[in-house]
Amino acid sequence: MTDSAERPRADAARARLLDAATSAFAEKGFHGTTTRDIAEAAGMSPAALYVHHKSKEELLYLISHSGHQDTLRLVRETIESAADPVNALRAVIHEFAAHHAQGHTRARIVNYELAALTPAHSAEISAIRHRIQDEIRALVERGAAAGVFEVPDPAMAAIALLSLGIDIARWYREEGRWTPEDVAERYAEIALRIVGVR
Amino acid sequence: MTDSAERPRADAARARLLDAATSAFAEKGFHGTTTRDIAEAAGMSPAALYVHHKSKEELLYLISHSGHQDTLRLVRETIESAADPVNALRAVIHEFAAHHAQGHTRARIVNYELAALTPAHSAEISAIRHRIQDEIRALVERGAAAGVFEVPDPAMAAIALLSLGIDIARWYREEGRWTPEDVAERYAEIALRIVGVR
DNA sequence: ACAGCATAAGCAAGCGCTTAGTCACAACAT
DNA sequence: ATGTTGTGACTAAGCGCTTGCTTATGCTGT
Repeated sequence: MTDSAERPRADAARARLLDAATSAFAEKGFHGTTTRDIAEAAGMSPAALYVHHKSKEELLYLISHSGHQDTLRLVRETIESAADPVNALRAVIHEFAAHHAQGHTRARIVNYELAALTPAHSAEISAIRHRIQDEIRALVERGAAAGVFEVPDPAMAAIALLSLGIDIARWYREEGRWTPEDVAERYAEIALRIVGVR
Repeated sequence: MTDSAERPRADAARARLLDAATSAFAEKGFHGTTTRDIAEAAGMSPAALYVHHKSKEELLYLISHSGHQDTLRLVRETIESAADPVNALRAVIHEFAAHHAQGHTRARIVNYELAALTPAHSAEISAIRHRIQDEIRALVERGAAAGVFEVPDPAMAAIALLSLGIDIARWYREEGRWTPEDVAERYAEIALRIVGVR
C-alpha cells in the first residue's frame, strides 16, 4: 500500500503540472494546447505528465471540477451567512465577481472549456453548474416573494446576474485599471439595481 | 479576365464552406475542428476547402470579421437613430441582445475564438471591438453628463452592459424557454436599471 | 536494495495542406 | 452540327509534421 501522507516530491510535480495546464488551457484553449507545452512549462519531459495523470483530459477535468466546487461552496456559504435577501445578494455578487476577477485564468477554463470534457465528466460538471444557478435563482425568487426585490422575471434576472459574473473571466486583465475589489463593489451595486432594490 | 458578376456555383460552395465552418467552430472551437470536418459538412472533399480559401484560419477570419462589422454597424445605426440617451440605450441593448441570441452560433466564434487568429488579423479585429466598446461608453457618458443616467463609474457600467450582451452567446439555446425578443426586452429594461434611470 | 520519479526514444494516428489530375462545360473554328 | 481547346470546380492520394500517449530503461533518496 502506498504512503499517501508523505509524498512531497510527487505532489509538487502534480501541482506544477496542474498550474502549467491551467495557464496553457486559459491562454490557448484545451485543443490549442499540447501535452508538450504543459510538460515544458512544468519543467519536465513530455512523458512525466503521464507519471502523474492518466490523460490530458484528466488535467482539464481536475481543474474544472475543483473550480466548480470552489465556486459552489463560495456561493452557498456567502448566501447562508447573510441575514436577508438584499444583504445576501450584495454579498454573493461581491464574492462571485471578486472570485472571477482574481481567478480569471482558472475561471476561463471553468466557463469556456466545457465542450472538451468527456461525456461522463461533462455531465458531472453540468450538475454542479446547475446547483450554482439554482442557488442564485432561489435567492432572487426569495427576494421577489418577500417584496424586497422588484423583478418581472426572476429566472431571467438570475441568469443575467450569473452571466455578468462569469463574463468577468473573459474581459478582466491584471494590467487593467480595476482591482478585483473595485469590480466586486461596482458589480454588487449593479446587482441590486437589476433586482430593483431602491 | 474572370467574370466576377456570375459565378453561382463557386459562390455557393464558398458560402457552404463558411456555414459549415461556422457550425463546427461554434460547437468544437477552432482548434477542435479539422479541415476534414468542415469539408465533410459542406459535402466536399478535404481539398475543396483550399480551392475557395487559402487556409483554415482564413475561414475563421472571414467569419469573425463580418460578424464584428455587422455588430459595429448595428450599434452605430441604432444609437444614431435615437432621440436621447434613454431611448438610445434601450434600443441599442435591445438590438444587441436580440442580435446575440438570434445569431448565437456566429457570436460564439466572434467572442470566444479571437486567440486563434493570426497576429495581423487579431489586431484588425481588436480595432473593431474597441470601436464597439467606445460607442457604448460614449453613450453612457453622454447620459451621465446630461444627468439622465446616474452612474458612479460610466466606464464600468459600459463594460457591464456590453458583457451582459456578449455572454448571451454563451448561454442562449434555441430549445430554451425564451425567444431572442424575450431576452431583448428584458435586457433593455435591465440596462436602464444599471444606468440608474428611474 | 529497492520503490518510484523521471526520461529518451518512438509509435500509430491524425493534422493542415499540396500535388497531379479528372470532369463538365463554354467558346469558337470549321 | 461537330471537333477542339481552354477554364475552373473538384477530387484521390498522399506528404511532412505534430499529436497524445507508451515502452524500456536509468536514476535518486532512503
